[in-house]
Amino acid sequence: MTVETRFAPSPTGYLHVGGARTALFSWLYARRYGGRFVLRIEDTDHERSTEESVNAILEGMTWLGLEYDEGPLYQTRRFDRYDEVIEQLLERGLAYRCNCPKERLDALREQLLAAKQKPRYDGHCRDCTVSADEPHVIRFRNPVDGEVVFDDLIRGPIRVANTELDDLIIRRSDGSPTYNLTVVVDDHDMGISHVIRGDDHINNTPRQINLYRALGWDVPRFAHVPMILGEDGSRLSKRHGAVSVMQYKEQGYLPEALLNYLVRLGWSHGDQEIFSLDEMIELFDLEAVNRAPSTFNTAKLDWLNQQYLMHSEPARVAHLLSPHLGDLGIDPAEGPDLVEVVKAQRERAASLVELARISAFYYRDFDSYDEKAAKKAFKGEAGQALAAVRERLAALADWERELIHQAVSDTVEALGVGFGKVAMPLRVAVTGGSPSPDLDLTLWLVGREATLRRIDRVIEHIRSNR
RNA sequence: GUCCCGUUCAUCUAGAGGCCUAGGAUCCCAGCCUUUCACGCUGGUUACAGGGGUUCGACUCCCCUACGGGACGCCA
Repeated sequence: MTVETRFAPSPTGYLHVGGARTALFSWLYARRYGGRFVLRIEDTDHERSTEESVNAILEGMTWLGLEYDEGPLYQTRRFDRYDEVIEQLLERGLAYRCNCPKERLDALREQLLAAKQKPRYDGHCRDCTVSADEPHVIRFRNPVDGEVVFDDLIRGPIRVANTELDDLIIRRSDGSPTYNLTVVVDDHDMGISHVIRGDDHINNTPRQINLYRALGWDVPRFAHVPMILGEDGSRLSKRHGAVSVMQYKEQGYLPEALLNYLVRLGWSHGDQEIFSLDEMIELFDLEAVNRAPSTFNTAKLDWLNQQYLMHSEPARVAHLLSPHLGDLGIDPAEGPDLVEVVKAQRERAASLVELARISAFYYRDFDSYDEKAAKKAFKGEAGQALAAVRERLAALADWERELIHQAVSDTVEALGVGFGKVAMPLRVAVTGGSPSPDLDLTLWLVGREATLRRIDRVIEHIRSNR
């Protein structure tokens, strides 16, 4: 059986992490079984769909690297097809026109609720004759007996009695088709074999299956993935902070780190935590997807992002880091080789934004020192130590790591103090207290000119504070 | 309210009746490493929602309760 999956967002906002995970699962499943992955835009709601949202979703998919084999397909371009199907249903008596006024529907709803029942349409127009010329909607004639059973790939068997279902509207009074109809027609027409979607659709599935049956079509397999919850246990939303995929880009996460985090949210392969894209494709399966909803945890995402920062190709990290330095007003071309800086700093940051922040001192003098670090480093004989090491550094024939290291140890020896007495003030003088690697590497990257300038600044500072 | 789905450490999860005095990861804490901060390493605290069954034996199977989520729209 060929596998054909799809991701079918409605363009009413950006691509959020829940949708991204669903897309990832669908994409992985198709890739895993050598199938096809389709992107379909469900834009039948004129009121809420926007082109801006379409672009945002496309942008998110591209950034994550979830490339689709077909699409984006737009439902608004397929209205003729939906009409054709609706006509067919009408002709065969499987759908009917309904002109129940809103007031009647509202009253019915209230009445049922008061009677502690589930609000459902009562089928009032089932046997009426409503003219096509008067305002009306079209409803699907749902079976009244029996039950719908389907075997969810993630949940297992799910059964719902037809008495729980009512006659759903498949065409609005303005003539446009509704979701439950379009999704069935499209999934059928596109040959979708596996419908992978959020579990908020579980309740729609039996209705859709009834539609498939009425149309005489094969029913695809269904897999309903659980929701992602915010840190407080409620459904993930804007008030939980970043939910848009592109916000993660802005905050300095690598797409592969987000993907890795997302794939492990609800899915696992033994104890493995880190998965390359190839490994995900090779190992992913719906059977191993959890049934329970999971909570989004930024701390773990941060850890993963740092892992990717540390183990990715430094040149690639440098490339991605560059714009974040730009945000700080820094042009990485004016200063040490960014790739070298990345290699030196990357295990010290959880995101590109943080990496940029802690690496700024390589490119420009800082305005202030980290208070705690400065207090500790610039006390006692620090001024003399700095003056002594400055002299040696200034006299170096070449600005090489080994020579720099030698100059520092020579100073230590000459002064007859511990290494820290020289190294500490020197480090803080040059970095401002920012996290930094080995001292000689740090100085080498900062460069002789800036190093001496910053030492002088501290010496001056200490002198004037006397 | 009705229906559907779910419930293992704070969080993500392993676990398909004996391998479990419940394993891994993140977080947190302690120690080691160390010229800062990290990384790394070592160790530690913490969980089978509750109650009934079934079974020689239940985290695993069944039922009930509680709690959580979802659906109930001329939204998707």
